[in-house]
Amino acid sequence: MVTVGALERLRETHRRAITGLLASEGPMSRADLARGTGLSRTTISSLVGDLIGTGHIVETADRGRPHKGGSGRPPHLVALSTPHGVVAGVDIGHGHIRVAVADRAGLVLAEESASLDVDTHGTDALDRAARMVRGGLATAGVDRTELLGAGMCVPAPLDRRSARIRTGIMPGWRHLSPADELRRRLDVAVFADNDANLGALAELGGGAARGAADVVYVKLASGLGAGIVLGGRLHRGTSGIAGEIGHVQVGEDGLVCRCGNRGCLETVVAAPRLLALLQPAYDEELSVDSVLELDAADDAGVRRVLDDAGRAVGRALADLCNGLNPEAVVLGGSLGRSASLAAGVRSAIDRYAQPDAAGAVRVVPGELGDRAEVVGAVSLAIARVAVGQGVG
Amino acid sequence: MVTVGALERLRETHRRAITGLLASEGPMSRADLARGTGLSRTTISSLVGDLIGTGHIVETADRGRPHKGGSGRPPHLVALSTPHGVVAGVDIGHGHIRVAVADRAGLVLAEESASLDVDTHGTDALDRAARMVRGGLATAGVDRTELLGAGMCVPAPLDRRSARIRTGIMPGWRHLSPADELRRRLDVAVFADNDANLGALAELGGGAARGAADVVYVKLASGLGAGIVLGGRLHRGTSGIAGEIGHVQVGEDGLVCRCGNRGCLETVVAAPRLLALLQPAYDEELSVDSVLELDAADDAGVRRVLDDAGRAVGRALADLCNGLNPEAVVLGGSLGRSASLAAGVRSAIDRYAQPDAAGAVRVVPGELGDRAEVVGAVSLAIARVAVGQGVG
DNA sequence: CTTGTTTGTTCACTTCCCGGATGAACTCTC
DNA sequence: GAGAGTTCATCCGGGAAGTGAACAAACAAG
Repeated sequence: MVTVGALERLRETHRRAITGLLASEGPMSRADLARGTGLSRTTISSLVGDLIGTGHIVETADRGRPHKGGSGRPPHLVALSTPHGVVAGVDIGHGHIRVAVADRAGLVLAEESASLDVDTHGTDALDRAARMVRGGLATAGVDRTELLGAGMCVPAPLDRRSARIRTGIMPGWRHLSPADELRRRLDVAVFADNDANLGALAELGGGAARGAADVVYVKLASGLGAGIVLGGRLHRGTSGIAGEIGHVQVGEDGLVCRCGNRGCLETVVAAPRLLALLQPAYDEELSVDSVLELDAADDAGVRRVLDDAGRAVGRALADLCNGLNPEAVVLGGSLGRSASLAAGVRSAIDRYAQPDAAGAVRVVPGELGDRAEVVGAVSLAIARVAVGQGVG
Repeated sequence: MVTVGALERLRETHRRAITGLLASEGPMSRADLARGTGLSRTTISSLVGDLIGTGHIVETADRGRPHKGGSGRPPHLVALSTPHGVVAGVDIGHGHIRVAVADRAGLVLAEESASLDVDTHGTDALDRAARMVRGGLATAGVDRTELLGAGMCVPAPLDRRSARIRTGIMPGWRHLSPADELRRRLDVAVFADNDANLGALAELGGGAARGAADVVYVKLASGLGAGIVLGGRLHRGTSGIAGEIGHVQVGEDGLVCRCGNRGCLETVVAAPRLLALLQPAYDEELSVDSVLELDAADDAGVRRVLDDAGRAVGRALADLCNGLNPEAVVLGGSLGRSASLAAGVRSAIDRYAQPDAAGAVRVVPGELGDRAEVVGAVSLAIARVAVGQGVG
């Protein structure tokens, strides 16, 4: 028996090149594949034949136009088989649980959210999340066995090695390994990361930072964190806590922070703090939403407070821009869509970063809003599950 | 004519696997190569035959022991041909030129330095640098045709696209493309980067940060800059100016800086500033060296000033540590070897970074001292020249 | 001296890829 | 509507690469 390992590997690489090209560029003809891969049309035909035989790709029903728009025999287009299996994204925040079920191309098939009491114990919240995932599967009309994996968002930094929560924002979460817990409940692989990292992943894949290489995604809501993308990849740091810009010092005599330090930026600009600052001047009870409405309605006090908060964040971002020279800062989280806040960030970066770095960076609001984390969780699940997974 | 592109590439990858294995593991037998690469002995024999034919590898005179220590026919060992060709590293600083000639393994064969008048025009300095390279080649006993390329250090940020100097520190350098100029004089490929990036490369390769993944190298001398290594690779940023931590704002009403802003960290801690600060209290004329001597001799005033400078730098690094969570901060540049300064940096990081990030980071002095830039320039040249270069 | 082991090469064979020829399918022009 | 032109996909012959089996070479051990 003659086994030709290297040649088989070669053919496998070529098959991957084809599926990769189809994944990134969409359906195309064999001739296009030949041009795209540099292989000959003959070889492509043979490889495509294999891939059709194994069910990895299919010939589409409709035929395309010839290559250069002109005349010629219309090609038979081939496309990736719609991959079976779905993934789930779970976003657990301070006051909500949001769950999405998506196919392996990232198309969301079902999504639902529910509010969550802050004091809910971690295991209870995870029970609920698991129920919601099962509900989402039912809504999407997908059998539970089709679930390939899940990504999950936790609103706290995770220890890189143990995957446990370090400093819990919520009481019943400390030293819990949320990924392990959810894995046990859903019986599939679960990958967890924090909200800022997942938001960055989401805006990078299909949001405001599509295709950028160096991006700082800032999540400003109950807390403040950043997801830092460098060279197109998430930077997590030595112990997995990169991006914690909420704990940049802005005042030595400031409030004591949950991180153990005092005067952290987060103690100045987090949503609860801003609400507390504004409340005395207003009769009705303020919420983040109502504050954003007042901001849109040009309420002077709200604008001032949000602009100041933006400047404080921008001050910290300016230092980061000096160091990292990113091409975009994306403002996410509930407060990220405030124009006043964005203006404050912009002006502080212009003021405090060196001119070349400030000039190179765009400051844009996130496009995904509340859904950023859950979309990022889906992206994470797809990225991890896709590796080495067949069509099934 | 039948050209088999893919198969040729396959064979090329296999040849690379062999040379790579020989480079990392040293001389070995064909059978060992077969085990190491997973290819068959037959194929290895054929590939090795090719490589011997092209002169890339040679059969060593001495024969090795059979594989498992036991009996059997002794193998013929093959090894990489000692690579011909050398590279040059050129470090042009504010007051000096330093040049090294090294073989392709990074072993320095000749090194010399000379002082340079700050006002020297760029083209004159480059003339001198080129002469020194030729002198180094002579010292090393290497013919000029053996020079494969050069790396060079310029003490200013470079524009990523045009490779020109943006804000020249020195008068006669503005809008010059130093790499092009030196290429013209030496008639080989020249690659330029700034001092901090090259220092980082040097300490990463064979210095204090050997093998680390996420490192911030700080160069503190006439100016202040950082080379940021993330995931083992230099991070240059969107427009190539990442690492400019000297332009972090530390005082709104501070001195005006060459970057166009005011109150930059660099205006507070750069060596000339520290000397000016100390001079009034001392009779003799101070220099960086004499200040470092006084520091080592526990002079209270000097210690205080250097500690304060370290704290200022550490304050900025603390923010960077919060954002990037690096495993090491390496202090380079002429002031980098001051213990007082290092102590100031350490205490500021502990004070201002969040505890987890501060705990994860080592603060260490650079091991290469003045030679960091030129060693980094050599590394850069080797990295760029090695790609696709034969044996010659 | 025989046996056993490891090495490196030769040989027959399979797999893979390529260029050119061929047929197919469609558009454009006359 | 027929023919020319163009592009697509497949078939075919041939070259190139890799593999296992077999074999000679070189040495150690019994």
